[in-house]
Amino acid sequence: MDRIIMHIDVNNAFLSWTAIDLLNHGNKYDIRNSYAVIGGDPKMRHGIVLAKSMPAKKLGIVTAETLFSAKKKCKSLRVYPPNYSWYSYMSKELFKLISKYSPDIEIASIDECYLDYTKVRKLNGDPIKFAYKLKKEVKDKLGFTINIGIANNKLCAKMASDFSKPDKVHTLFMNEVKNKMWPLPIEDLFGVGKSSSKKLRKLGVNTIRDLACYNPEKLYLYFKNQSKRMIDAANGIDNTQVQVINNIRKGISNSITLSRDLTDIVEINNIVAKLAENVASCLRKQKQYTYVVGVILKDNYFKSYSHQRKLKNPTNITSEIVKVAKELVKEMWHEESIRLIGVRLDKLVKTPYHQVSLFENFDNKKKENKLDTTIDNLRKKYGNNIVGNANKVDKNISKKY
DNA sequence: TCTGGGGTCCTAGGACCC
DNA sequence: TCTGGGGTCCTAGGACCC
Repeated sequence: MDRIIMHIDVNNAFLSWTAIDLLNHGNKYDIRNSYAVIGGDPKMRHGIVLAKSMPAKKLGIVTAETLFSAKKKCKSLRVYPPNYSWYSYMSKELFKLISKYSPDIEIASIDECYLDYTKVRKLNGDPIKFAYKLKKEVKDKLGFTINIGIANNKLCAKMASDFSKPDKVHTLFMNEVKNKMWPLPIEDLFGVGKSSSKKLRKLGVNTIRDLACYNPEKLYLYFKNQSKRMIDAANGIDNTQVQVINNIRKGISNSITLSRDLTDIVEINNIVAKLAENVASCLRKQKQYTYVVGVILKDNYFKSYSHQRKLKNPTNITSEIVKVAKELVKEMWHEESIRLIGVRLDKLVKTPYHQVSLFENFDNKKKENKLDTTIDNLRKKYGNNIVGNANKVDKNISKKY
């Protein structure tokens, strides 16, 4: 029997959710109907569009463009700051509501998920009717609109939910792929980004149809092992399963674009320490340990580079992670101006498997553990900024730098 | 006042071992 | 004095997604 997969996507998620927040707080009008975007503060060098309203979209404003450029397109554009904790709350409410109908949902990001409808079809009836009902329920109960794509696999469901917006249900079953998907430009295919589409256009591949019918051996010369996946996608073929267990994180990172470039090793190290503390704390919250510590730098020419190191034994101790991160900075930084700093933990594990070393100081380790736990508890109680590290980094680094 | 932040996955090359 | 590959682990970098 054919699978029935749905992809559920919130329309202009951040903007819709901020609109609701503002209405809840007595705002007179709905910013979804005006020229509005969610964006960061350009003075802090966070000035890009994170989400836009439909009217703003009609003027050609796109996600990730600079606010500077967006304002050129619309003189009366209003910019609202993001509120991530509110977004996270709205996101959870949405997934809770959807889970009532099926436990088989895969959370793909803060504002989208896949639902495997195959097993609950008997219970919930015709998929299209169900989708309209679900869309209405979300609108009535939570106050925002969603798009739902219905198909025989995840890829086509994802493509379908993107067709026309907002507040729509679309299908893209296997027998509809040629009519509905093939005419689209190659950039619209999920998994084909800027770099691949540029290469494909050069090869004369302009539409999804062109890719679907392209000679596989020839494509292999340009895309190697990616080529099969690409041609399959263009033909609407995707056998990946809806993965319910999506809460096992493979890595944790924290990065910040500084409000001014840094050229001082002490300042750079202070930021690194703060970022490392944050990721370490997050790691402990998830009761995990890390094998790999990495540092990412971006210079003022926007060139990014990274170094990472695998540890002998996994750790969750702040001081150990900070130490490695600082060593990595030392080996990779050559006095260039730094625009962005990031710290990343990879190869996370649940158990602190330990190779016993003769030279290890267990008493010291116990002390460090206790210190971290104390700090975590203080943070839980009084908020993240209550405890500064020994380097006396400013409470809110993004405010100072 | 130009250009965010958090992820996952893949690849290529070098080291190292047999 | 000529000179193998296969396998695995590790690192750096890039592509892609929201």
